[in-house]
Amino acid sequence: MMGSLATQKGWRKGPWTGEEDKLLSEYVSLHGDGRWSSVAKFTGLNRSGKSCRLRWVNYLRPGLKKGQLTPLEEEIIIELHATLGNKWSTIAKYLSGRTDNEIKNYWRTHFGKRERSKHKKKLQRPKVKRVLKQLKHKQQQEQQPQEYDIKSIMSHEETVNETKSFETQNCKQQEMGFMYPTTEHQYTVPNSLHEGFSSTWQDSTLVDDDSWFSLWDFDEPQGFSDYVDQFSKCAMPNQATFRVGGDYSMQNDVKTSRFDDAYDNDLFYGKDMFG
DNA sequence: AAAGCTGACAACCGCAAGATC
DNA sequence: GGATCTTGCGGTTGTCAGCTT
Repeated sequence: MMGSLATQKGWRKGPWTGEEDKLLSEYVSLHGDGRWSSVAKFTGLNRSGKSCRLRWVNYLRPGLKKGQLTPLEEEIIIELHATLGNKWSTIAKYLSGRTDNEIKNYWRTHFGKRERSKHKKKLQRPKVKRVLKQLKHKQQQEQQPQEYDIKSIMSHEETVNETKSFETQNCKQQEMGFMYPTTEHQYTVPNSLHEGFSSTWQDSTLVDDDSWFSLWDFDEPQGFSDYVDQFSKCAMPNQATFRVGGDYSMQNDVKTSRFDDAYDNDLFYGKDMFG
């Protein structure tokens, strides 16, 4: 409908100029976003409302992150895509400052190809072992008490193909605290997590980003949402000690709703992301 | 150096759903 | 209640820069 209308009216197409961006930004600052069909009338822009909205949402809107997606954002996208499919706008809501278009494009050029190649699992598992070894080594060096049973975790990684018992046995028995190693080696989620999801995580990562993500068991389809579930249960506004584990089988029953609860309560993604 | 390839990104299109008349 | 308009979403295409051959 809009397309045919645009054609009839002879809307300008193609890349936006700086002047057009300025006009659109001025319009939004005066009238707010929305009413896109009125932009042409008020600004003289020869662009369809649809084009204006797209330009604003994907390029001009304040708070947008520029530049490459971080490895963490990449893993989040993989995980969410496994759960949600091609719900790009939904996925984008979980990544502050990223647009659905950006994620969609990134998926097509990166993850889609990777998924098709089916190399993902083979690539990740060795990294998990490597990172766990790093953590273990650091602990030994600093002679800190063990806060988690690394042997059982590694054992899990080695046998995950054969059994799913880790989640229901080891995790249930241990309250593993290693999932979020900060620079102090305390396994907590920093309070600043509330300020933004991806940037905070990057800042607090102990090991190199690329390796750290492998600590997540992304081979488990519910892995990420389980994290959210645990976080929503344990994290308090000013005390965000985070434990991982629990009864995964129970979580399976209501995985999606719990995930949404965490989202709705702003426990996980920052308070002003959806304002 | 030039042609071809690939990745990254911006933008367009068709469609569907909700809002408004 | 139906027609029309508006908005948003997902798929797709076009363009350009950097890399490879």
